[in-house]
Amino acid sequence: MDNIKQVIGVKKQKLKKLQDLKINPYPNRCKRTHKIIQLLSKKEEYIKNEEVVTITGRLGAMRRMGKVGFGNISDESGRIQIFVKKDQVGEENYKIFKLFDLGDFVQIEGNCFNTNRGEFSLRAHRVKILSKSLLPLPTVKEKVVDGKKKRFDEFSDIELRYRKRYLDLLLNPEVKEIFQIRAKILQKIREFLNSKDFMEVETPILQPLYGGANARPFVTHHNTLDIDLYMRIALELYHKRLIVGGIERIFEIGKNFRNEGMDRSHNPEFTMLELYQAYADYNDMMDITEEMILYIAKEVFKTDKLPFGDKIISLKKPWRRASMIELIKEETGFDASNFDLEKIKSFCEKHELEVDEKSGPGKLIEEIFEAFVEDELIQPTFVTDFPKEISPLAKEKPGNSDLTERFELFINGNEYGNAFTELNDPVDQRERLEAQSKLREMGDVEANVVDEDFLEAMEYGMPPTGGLGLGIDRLIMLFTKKSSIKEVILFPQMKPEE
RNA sequence: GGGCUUGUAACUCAGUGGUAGAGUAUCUGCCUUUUAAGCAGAGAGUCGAUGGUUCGAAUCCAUCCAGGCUCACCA
Repeated sequence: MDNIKQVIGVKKQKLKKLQDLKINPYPNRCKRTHKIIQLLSKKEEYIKNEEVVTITGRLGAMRRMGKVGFGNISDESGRIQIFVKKDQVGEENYKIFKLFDLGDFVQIEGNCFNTNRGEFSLRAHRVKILSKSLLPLPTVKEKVVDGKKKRFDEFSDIELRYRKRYLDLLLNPEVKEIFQIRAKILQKIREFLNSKDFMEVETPILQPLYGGANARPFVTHHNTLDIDLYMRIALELYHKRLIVGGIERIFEIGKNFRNEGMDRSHNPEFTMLELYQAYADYNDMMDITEEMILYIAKEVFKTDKLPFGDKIISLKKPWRRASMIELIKEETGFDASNFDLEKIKSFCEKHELEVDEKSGPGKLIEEIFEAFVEDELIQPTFVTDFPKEISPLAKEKPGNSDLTERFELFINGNEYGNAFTELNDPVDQRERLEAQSKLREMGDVEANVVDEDFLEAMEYGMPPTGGLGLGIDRLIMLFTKKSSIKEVILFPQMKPEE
């Protein structure tokens, strides 16, 4: 018999022994008078008044010696040592205690005291099983060396951590902190936007047509309607319909689904914040982005600086605003402002950038930007005025038909958001979507599709509008200093195990 | 998809051609203030999978599976 089966067998035997003692290993009721943190925060008081308290939690380490035993009990709030003495709890209760395994949920009634070694502990008067575990938890031990906790046999296999996130959360306390921060940031975003009179909305995830971004969708099928539906790749087109409908400020925090590769900054489903504001433009979107991220930093982290290795990122306003063309010129000396296809191509070839014959000057300018500029943008920077060619939903820049009023936000070399003065000219919008559609026919699987229903909404009239999309997962990565998106998503997509 | 790299007990890892190892966990015994408890003993493995080379493979080779880093792709 292999090891794990043997361990499970032992645990099942113990469960049976409990049942033989007429003890329900999974009782319906339990009792808790105190969270562990309450005891820990007023140690002297609880020792002095000898109050009888009842705690519940999962059993961690066990140190048993003959007629006395120690164990650690953890609830969500903290961890405390328990001390179980045969003379104290009695024969019957001690028998139950001996049937406890690591990982079991238990209830301990007792009073607080300090052990000879000075550790604050709970002296058990009565013990009770709340839930028997049948699988052994990986064992992580820790020792305090020079005031620092040193871990042994850490549960550190990255693949296992993601596949069995519950174990990760249980065994690596810092993981929970990341998701607490995530929750807090989301809460602060909502707080901030609500204070600015933005209304939170929910729009369809299952869509008859998809749009609002360049990406391949997931396809699914509705049985009763007998039609294919797409999982949304962006929130944009439905939000604009709401702006048409007269709601002036809206936002949604929701999942997008893109059927593309996965790596440390891409998960097939990811969380986006999109917001739209009528009677506003991309300058307003820059203001609100700046203000919101600074608000998060101050509210959640009480700072306006993010240290990154030897760099310090300052979130103090104002952030730099510079056009893509300007930044390219700054980094490379190359002036692309005239959109001269031949000159741009020869620049690309000189620098060994791949040139797709189908690419226009706008697409190539973006490639030059990605190759030379992106990584240099450490301090928060709004990169503005994107080529129109690659911005089918953004409004043209007045006086320059090659450019649009669009920006992307870069911090520490990564992209965090995308925003524009939204295109609200229905004729222009139709032309641009049809141009995308042509790209599609030429084989660009990520080009937008023509959404007649959306175009019709545009034709009824949309006010001048600013729109913003922010990648929430990446924002969490920034604030928690994680380099993998899997660290900030509770259940990241994994390949199936063989 | 390319390059590099990892996969050995439930967990963390040694083991580079000659009988599968350690610590933790589990079990047995001793132990009434321990804390990575201790001491003594025991059980526990398809060495990621499949082929191949070899008298002999965890080890060498090939392919595949699942990770990680990195480059490419990708709003």
